Amino acid sequence: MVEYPKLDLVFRALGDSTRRGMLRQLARREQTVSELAEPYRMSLASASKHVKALERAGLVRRTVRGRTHFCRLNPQPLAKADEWLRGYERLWDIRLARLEELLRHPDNEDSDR
Amino acid sequence: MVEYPKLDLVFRALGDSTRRGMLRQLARREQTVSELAEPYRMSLASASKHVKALERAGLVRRTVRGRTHFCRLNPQPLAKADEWLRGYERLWDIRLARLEELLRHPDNEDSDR
DNA sequence: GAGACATTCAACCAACGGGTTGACTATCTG
DNA sequence: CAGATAGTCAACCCGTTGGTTGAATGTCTC
Repeated sequence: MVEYPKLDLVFRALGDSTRRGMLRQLARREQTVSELAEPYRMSLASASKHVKALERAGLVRRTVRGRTHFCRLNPQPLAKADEWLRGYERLWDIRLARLEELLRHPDNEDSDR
Repeated sequence: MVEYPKLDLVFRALGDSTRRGMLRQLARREQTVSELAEPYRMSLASASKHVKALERAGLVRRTVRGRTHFCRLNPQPLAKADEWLRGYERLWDIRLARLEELLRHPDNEDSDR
């Protein structure tokens, strides 16, 4: 079951600041579900759902030891998402460069409007 | 109205393959709403909603000329999203390196399971 | 075994998303 | 002006999401 990351799930998982926060926590060290939930004003059940969303996206791996669930970040889908974004890197490089250029010499305005 | 990109909106906009497809089209050249809609088996109204979602996320800029709406990609939010992801670059670099290492010498397995 | 503890599950709710259709607005063209 | 064209808007449907609460499951500790 080496599911490789479905971009839809990954990006949607990232589209929520609670979950991005959890990832930030996990970037430091492995965390239990309770630890992940602690900073947020929501029920444990709700936080648990967020963790599951991250897990579905492949961003979190879970290890159960006794009654405790340890979560660690699996960065591969992040790399995958970044790979997708980098497909557009050229564009933002070029266009931001052009923008700067325009700001420096605001003569040639033909590319807008 | 120089709204700077809200990550929630950007990532959620990216979490749909139709919209990612539209961005891909827009990366080539400016496109009208109809042109953007054409490849998909859905009503124009539906496609129009997708375009609006991209617009809300700041990924698309629209210029109306007569009855026609021309859309162009605004790559800045993509750069912003990438910036966020790159905050984790270190992790996937390190951990994927470790993984490779493990695959080469599968002795030390303590970090899994 | 009795609690306490970590977590999930199930049911529920309100809001949102992605799709539809039909009507509407505005523009272009003969 | 009539009709076609580009696009949005509004209402609706249905599945998903993000939250809740209360009960259930499994484990640790005395």
